[in-house]
Amino acid sequence: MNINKYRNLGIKLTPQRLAVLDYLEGKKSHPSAEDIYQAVKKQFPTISIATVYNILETLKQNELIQELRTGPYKKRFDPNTSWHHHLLCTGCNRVEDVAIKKIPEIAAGEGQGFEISKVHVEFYGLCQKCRLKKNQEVKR
Amino acid sequence: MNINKYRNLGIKLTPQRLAVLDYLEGKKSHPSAEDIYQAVKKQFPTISIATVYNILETLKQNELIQELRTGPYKKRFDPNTSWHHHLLCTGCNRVEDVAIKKIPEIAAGEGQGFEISKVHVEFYGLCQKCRLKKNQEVKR
DNA sequence: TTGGATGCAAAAGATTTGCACTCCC
DNA sequence: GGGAGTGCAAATCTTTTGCATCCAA
Repeated sequence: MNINKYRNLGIKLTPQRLAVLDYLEGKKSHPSAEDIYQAVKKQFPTISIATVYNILETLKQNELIQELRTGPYKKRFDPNTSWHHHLLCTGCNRVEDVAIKKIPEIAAGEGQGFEISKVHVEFYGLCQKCRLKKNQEVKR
Repeated sequence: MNINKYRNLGIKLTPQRLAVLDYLEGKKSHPSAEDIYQAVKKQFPTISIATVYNILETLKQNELIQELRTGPYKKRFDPNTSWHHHLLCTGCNRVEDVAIKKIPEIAAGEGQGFEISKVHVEFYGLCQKCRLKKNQEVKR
């Protein structure tokens, strides 16, 4: 972990925040608040889940992470704030990053006065693992 | 309401189910379970929210409605089960249907073994109403 | 008649809130 | 030193579950 890297983010640096930032750094697994809480608790046994939510909210406000509202029933957080999209497995709820060929556009006359700031594409399907599992069930 | 229309849906028809179907018929507002509950309660004061959830789950299983997991914190239901996408207002959480120019595709070599069954595009932005409101706040 | 549907209440899960205490800038 | 951040507990909100009763087919 490198504190200096986080110096100029515009947020007050606390040990808890550093721990969350450090945990998320480069993570590709789109962890939930609970996942993050469990991980950070190893370093800070007294940290509370409310603090984790506070921190995640702050990081989101400062565009250091993205919040995904996809998949079943909880928020998930993504340290990759660059423009990207997701593959969602309907079998195991895995979320994977994915690149697309071309940014989708709204059809002519359909914008309804919206000022679009972000486009997010979700591909729903079955991951390889779940597909194999399903095939085995069918054969059985 | 036309009971006959619903005759061959493959589900047992109860008055509560008919009321929910009837309420959703043609709705473009993507109501939540609570919205539906409040509306149907006018006709069936004794209906319970659990029953509403049961019914919505059944309708979803039978592909009579779609469930959206988008926007802030609750499920929303859409009687339009055809292929479409959404505009999401980050100001007021309004959800509007929208058509797109071209179905997005995954970039070469990015599929990761997923078998894609559905693509959903979310356009985040501010609706006209919220944009005006924001402008007024800035000027003030 | 009978299995699935309903209604109620309680439980569960995720997130938020209020508030006193702490500590980073 | 002061204001923002933290920890704790309780509250809230949405959804699910268990179970006795009911009713559509």
